[in-house]
Amino acid sequence: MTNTPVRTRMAPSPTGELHVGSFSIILKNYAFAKKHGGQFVLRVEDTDKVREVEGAGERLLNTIKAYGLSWDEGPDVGGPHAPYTQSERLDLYVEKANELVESGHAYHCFCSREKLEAVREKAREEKRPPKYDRHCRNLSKEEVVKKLSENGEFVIRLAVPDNRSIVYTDLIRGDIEVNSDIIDDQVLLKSDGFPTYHLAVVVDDNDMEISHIMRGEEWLSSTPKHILLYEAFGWKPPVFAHIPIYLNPNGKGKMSKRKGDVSAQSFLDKGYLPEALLNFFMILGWTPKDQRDIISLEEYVQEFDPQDISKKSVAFDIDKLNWLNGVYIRKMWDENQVDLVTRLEKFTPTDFPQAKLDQILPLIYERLEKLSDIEELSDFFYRDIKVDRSLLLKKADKELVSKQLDELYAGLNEIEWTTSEIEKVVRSIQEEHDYKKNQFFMMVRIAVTGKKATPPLFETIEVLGKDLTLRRLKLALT
RNA sequence: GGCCCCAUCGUCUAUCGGUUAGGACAUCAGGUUUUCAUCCUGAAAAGCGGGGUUCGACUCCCCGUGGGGUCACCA
Repeated sequence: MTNTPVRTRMAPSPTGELHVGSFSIILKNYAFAKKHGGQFVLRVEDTDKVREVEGAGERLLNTIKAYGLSWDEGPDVGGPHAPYTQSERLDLYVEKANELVESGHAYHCFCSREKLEAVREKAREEKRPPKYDRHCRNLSKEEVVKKLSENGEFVIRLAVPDNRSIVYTDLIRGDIEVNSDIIDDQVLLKSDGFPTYHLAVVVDDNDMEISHIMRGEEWLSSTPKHILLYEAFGWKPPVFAHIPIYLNPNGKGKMSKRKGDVSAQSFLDKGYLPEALLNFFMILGWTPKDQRDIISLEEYVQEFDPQDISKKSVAFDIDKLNWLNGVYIRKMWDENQVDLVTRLEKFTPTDFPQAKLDQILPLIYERLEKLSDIEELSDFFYRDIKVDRSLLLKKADKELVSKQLDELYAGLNEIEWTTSEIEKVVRSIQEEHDYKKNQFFMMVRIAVTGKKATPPLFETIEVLGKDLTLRRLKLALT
């Protein structure tokens, strides 16, 4: 426990959809800040003009909000360290880069991209690590001034010290040590005047007084560069925690687009509840002390500790997500049906008979795994069905089925349309002729719904209505 | 390939030197049920390999193996 206020941040870049892995990290940063009464900052890292996607920044923010998370400081809400969009902070980075040049921790580099590529290529051929050859590192002050005055393109690079041990502590992994010789003289300021990620994060995290950096494991190996930068500036580095990445559901390889949708928004669009998704992200790679699977955001904020995050990359277990979502849907049915109905709206087909929703929903809610399942589970109530003849005649010949259908028609035609009356009639027909239960009831089910799996038969028939039921009985074999 | 990280049931995990290695999802079987689902009960299922350290290792150390990450004027 420290006395410095806890401030965390997430800094997505607007180059596409927000990845579920990134979202999961947002959740952790959010929870940790809340747990310690600190602030969670959202910063947009739009320093790559080439890859930037129009509108992605706004969509990013909307997705996070759709999950029910919020930030204390950010591009839209402002804050004491505004602006929170890096492209609006360019002057700061240039100033800091120049500071580093002044102090000898960085230098101007005039090498062309072609030359750099050639150097890398050569290194690869010779099976050496592809590093910049430091051609410009020893340029004299005069040479630099001269080249700058010639208006040539340049970048500013970090002057990485030779053979130095860089040690830092990761909250999840403990002490990590690397030798500076493997670190490239990283570009800090690009020739277009924009900073690279490495310069920008360090400058901004320091400026915004970020106390804990929780980010994806893919940043683990560039952390030494950041440590070097903190040292060069004379700043105290924050606490680092590198969070394992998500693997594909089969446990092989980083979760990627090629294996299906990986954007945080897409799961919402598919009919997963934000609460269930949040819960899933919580327990993937972390378990509360009592090992329970169902945990609310409030509880998570209380109980989460980044030190307890699993060290290993974890498979994105869709089966578990599906189960969790079902649990949440059933829970919502028990606790707040109005809310369930509201959430379902987006996924309800336009031809769904709203007037019958109160009758249909009780029959299908516990079968919903995703909200979007509503269509498939209810369509026979309001759309024409197609009866598979071979299924209908699977356990009885045509004569028998035809007879059964006639008997049902006659019986049902007579009665008052209630579940109990329907049940009485259908059962008595079955008993009277001693029809095989599984044949008879399955035949009826298929005849009136076209499906092998449906909610309980008598309730279903009641909701279907007399007209539709009788018509389907009549048409079943045609 | 270099460097870094990691390693308990199929999956996510508990254990933190002494346990019949526990739980959840998935799977299978049984019960409830006319189907499916829900619900209940039960079963099968794990310490990557080899060396140490120790009276005793899943647990600590080393090597191997396997997996992952990273090596850009991308983040």
